[in-house]
Amino acid sequence: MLRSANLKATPGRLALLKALGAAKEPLGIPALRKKLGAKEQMDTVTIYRALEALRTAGLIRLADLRHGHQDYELARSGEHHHHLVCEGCGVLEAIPCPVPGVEGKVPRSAKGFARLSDHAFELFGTCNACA
Amino acid sequence: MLRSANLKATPGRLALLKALGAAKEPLGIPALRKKLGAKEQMDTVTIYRALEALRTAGLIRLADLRHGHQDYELARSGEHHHHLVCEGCGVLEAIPCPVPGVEGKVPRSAKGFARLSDHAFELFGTCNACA
DNA sequence: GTCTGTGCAAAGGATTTGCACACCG
DNA sequence: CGGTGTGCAAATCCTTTGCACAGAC
Repeated sequence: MLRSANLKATPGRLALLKALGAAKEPLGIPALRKKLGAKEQMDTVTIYRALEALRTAGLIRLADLRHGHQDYELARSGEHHHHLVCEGCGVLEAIPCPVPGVEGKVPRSAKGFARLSDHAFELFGTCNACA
Repeated sequence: MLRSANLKATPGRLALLKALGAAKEPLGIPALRKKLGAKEQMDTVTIYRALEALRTAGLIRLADLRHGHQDYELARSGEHHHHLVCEGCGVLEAIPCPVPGVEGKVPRSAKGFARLSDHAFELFGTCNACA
């Protein structure tokens, strides 16, 4: 998986992919560190750089849930979804992508772009508990 | 406009709304300060708080263009759009919202939410110049 | 006058950069 | 071995918080 993306298969990257694969929600850097085993711990800087490499390679996706930082999740093929976020408590709920086929398809109206690599779609509201 | 949102009409808030209204693109805090006239300058903290108040009131919207900070734009009624962002140089292009009617409508599949207040939708790719 | 809004100072996080060393292929 | 990846230290930037004062209604 890593090699096919021209990335070296280091223990740190493998641990990150494993952690993200086991997670049901997008994870931020602090959450990721907790998920890592004691022997898999790595420097925060390294995590930033590793995640950036994985993201550029298309293995993981970035999500801004307005939690004050970036969250990451595995780019599972065939399970393309997004999130509904409670502005009160931050609770998440997954939702299917409402725009099937956005992937890689530049909108007709966009004249100045050569290609697409990613997109973000999040809904923000109030959960039943906070309402 | 401000009063109907139960907000006091202070010169700072008026200046911010004016600046955002004159802008063609979402603006971040530094960009906003430049837009403000010499006599309209205000503390950065005040800008954060004012924008947060305006956002909560629904007068402005928040956009994460992955520029490392938040950008704001006027919530013009009837001109609901989003953005295509170049990951190389940051150039923007506006696109119409591909999901008409998302506003306030909780997806049928979302059981745990009472209401929606906002949503984000951005496309990321490479512009012709960067390609 | 009262309550909201602002300025100033400072703290708290998130993210980035430079450089030397370690390790994958 | 050669080039990529990692750790450590430090810097930068964005954003939030506390408190006293000023201004809108």
